Amino acid sequence: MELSNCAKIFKALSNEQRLKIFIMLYKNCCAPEGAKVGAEFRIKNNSCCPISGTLEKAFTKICDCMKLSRSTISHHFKELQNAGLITCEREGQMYRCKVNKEAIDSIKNFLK
Amino acid sequence: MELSNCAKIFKALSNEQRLKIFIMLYKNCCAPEGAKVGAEFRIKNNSCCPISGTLEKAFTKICDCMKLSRSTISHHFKELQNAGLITCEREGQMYRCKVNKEAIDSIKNFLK
DNA sequence: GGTCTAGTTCGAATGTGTTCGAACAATAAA
DNA sequence: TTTATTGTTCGAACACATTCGAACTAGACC
Repeated sequence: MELSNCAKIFKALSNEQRLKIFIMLYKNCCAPEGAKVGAEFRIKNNSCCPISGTLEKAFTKICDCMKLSRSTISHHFKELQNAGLITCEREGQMYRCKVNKEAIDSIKNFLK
Repeated sequence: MELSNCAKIFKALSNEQRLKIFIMLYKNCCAPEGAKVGAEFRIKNNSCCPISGTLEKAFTKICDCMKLSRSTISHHFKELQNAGLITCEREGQMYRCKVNKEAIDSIKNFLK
């Protein structure tokens, strides 16, 4: 993996609020079965992953547990997408969000 | 590991120049035997690790292969230290530098 | 059609990072 | 003791990030 790509991923995770968002997506979408999730990351209703590895209504859920304006959260989602860490798609009012495990793996492998 | 500590480490690695510096220290100090090092990271003279895991004259060597002023490089070293990624000590004119493997491991474990 | 909900885009304010050169301190070398 | 080397600290310039509210778009619902 390119050095610049790696720096891009690290930059996306360098902001605490954005890292929190990412962890929430990660823990709710892609964490292995039984992985513990800290209370502060617990999403209201705890409804998770009707489609395997994909979080439905991700944006709304994240908004529910962050004290940031929706425009700011939208911005952070864009940054995470931009770094290739997540993929989002809208279908009507449905906002689906998926964590790219390959991106995580490439960070891990980077400093092998 | 605390979320804020993690963000701190990611922030330290989010700048491409600083990441380059870190990789150079890492590859020359702590990379397992036989690990390949890209040509762009090769330090002049290639003299490495007289003391196991510690790079002597780290600052000078990094300066040799970066197109940045010394004050800027000094700043980047400080940031890496601040994030707990490296430890540096001076003894006379000798600048010794060591990569903290635990910091690396904690990143890897963070997204387990 | 009107209205609500969900998310985006824009502009602005404020904060943080990156980089440099100059001046400095401490050690080594002459 | 002067001079060179090594790295730090300071101030300034500039770039980039974070955050917000307001205005907007698109679909859902009445």
